[in-house]
Amino acid sequence: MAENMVNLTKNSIPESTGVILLIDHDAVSVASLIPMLKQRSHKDVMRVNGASEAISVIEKQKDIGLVIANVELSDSNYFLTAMHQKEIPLIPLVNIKEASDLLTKRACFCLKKPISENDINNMLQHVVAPNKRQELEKIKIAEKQEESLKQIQTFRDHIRRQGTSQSSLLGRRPLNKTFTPYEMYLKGKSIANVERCTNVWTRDRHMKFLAAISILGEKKSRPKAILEIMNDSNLSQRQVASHLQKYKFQVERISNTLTRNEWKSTTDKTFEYPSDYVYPFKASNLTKNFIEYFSLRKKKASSSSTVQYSFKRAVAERKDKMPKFHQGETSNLHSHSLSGSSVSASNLDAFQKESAEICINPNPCQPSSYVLETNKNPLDMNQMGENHGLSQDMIFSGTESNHLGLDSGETSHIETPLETETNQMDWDWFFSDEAYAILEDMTVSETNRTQVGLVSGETSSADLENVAPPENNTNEIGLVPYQEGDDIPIEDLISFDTDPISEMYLDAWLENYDASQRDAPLPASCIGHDLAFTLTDSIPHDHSLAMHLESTSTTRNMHILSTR
DNA sequence: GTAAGAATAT
DNA sequence: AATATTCTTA
Repeated sequence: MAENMVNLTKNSIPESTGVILLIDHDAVSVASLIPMLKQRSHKDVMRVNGASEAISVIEKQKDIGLVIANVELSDSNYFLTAMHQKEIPLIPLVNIKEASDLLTKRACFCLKKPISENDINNMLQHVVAPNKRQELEKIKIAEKQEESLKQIQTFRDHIRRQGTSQSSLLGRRPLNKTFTPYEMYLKGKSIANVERCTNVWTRDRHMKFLAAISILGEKKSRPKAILEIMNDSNLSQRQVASHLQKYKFQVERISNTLTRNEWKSTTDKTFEYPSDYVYPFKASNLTKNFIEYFSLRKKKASSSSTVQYSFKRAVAERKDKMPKFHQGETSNLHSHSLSGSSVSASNLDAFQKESAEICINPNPCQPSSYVLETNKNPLDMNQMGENHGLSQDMIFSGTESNHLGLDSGETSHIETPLETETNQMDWDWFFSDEAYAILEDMTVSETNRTQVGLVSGETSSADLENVAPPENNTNEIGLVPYQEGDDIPIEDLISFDTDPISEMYLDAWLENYDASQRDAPLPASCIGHDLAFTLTDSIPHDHSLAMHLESTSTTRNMHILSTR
């Protein structure tokens, strides 16, 4: 008998669960089984030919942890009796046709020939880690669903990932859940603590970082220059470099997401961009940075007078590096009313061409100056009914004066020259408390559903709704609240910042799809394409999100780009 | 020698 | 995952 006992594993890890005893007279199946067992279980494997040998081995060897038995039918009764007193897991190894053998009744798991590696895995998980059984079942189910479920899962994961990464990239806090006031309190407390103690890149630091990048542009955004603008003595150049490295990775990831179908990479690393596609990164990035910065500044100023922001001066000293603000002739936002119509371009072709130009470099590192610099085409609001996504852009329109200023009144004004030379701009004023007060006021009124637009004319923001465009040349800074169903900047869509409900409903929708249409795979046309989800109604009261393939110029309510 | 970027370590 | 450190390169 000893000669039949084969210890096949030399480097196996001995465990308290003991060795595996394999009873099988079929040399062929043994040859394939033993290596699999050895590899997967990391246990010694003994092999005997028949039931009688096995029993004597079991009597002598104490540490048998598992018996895999292929015994003759005539022996099975005898063998079972002998095994009866032992508490050793028994796996019958049977041919498919004789699967109803007695042995199988005692067994918790049954191996059927021919045996695959998967069978071994499953068996080991059942026997060695039976608590993982449920998980295993799930996996098996998922495997059967193949592409459709995988697709959904990847997609869902992707959305989840983006929920944080996107918003943090843009310096926002993701609002994907609602919290009770107490939870909010705890959250705020912990965040505050974290930021004070451990976190180097606090929110306001990151905002300054983003602002610096907005100012410098992608190419000039080097750690040293960024730090100079940030003027933060608590930061080292290395730290900025590290953060920049991370930021660039994030940007690249987003870029890859957007690239998939509609962006064509060319050799010179520029991108062609379909003219009817809405450029996702708007000048509002810059605007947002400013506003964020301003509100932070306000908070700091009110809470502790010791913290001084030197950003203002640093920027002022770098007037020449500020982005150039070009402007359209008669652009205004008056017909971009609050009742849903969007800004249109009278010269559609020109605008579309420009859109393509704008999008040459789809990089959030440098959205602002591109948009602003190319935003010089004559626009008017005569054409209604067509969305061009322009509403999210910062629009500067013409005036005779050569300085940037705000009038504090019922509404605010910014007067800009037709071609703003940065060195002529009154940046000091722009960063003054007065300007801040105005901006801050605006942000308070509409929180995160607003964009800042600069409109020409002297209308008040209330007038934006219905008043005819004025004839004079002064410019006005006004708020353009998001309208339900309006085009929304891509960054908002991805992080669902603007509408926390959307994510919930999307999730519910996906769950629903998962459960009820498990057998219905995604349309083949969807797989491998970007998916666009459009709310059937402006507000998803039910779970009926319609799914559209590909983002088109007509479906722009909600673009959710999936990776795969 | 400095600065930046990539890669790696914590 | 975020940040720091080390290694390379210019």
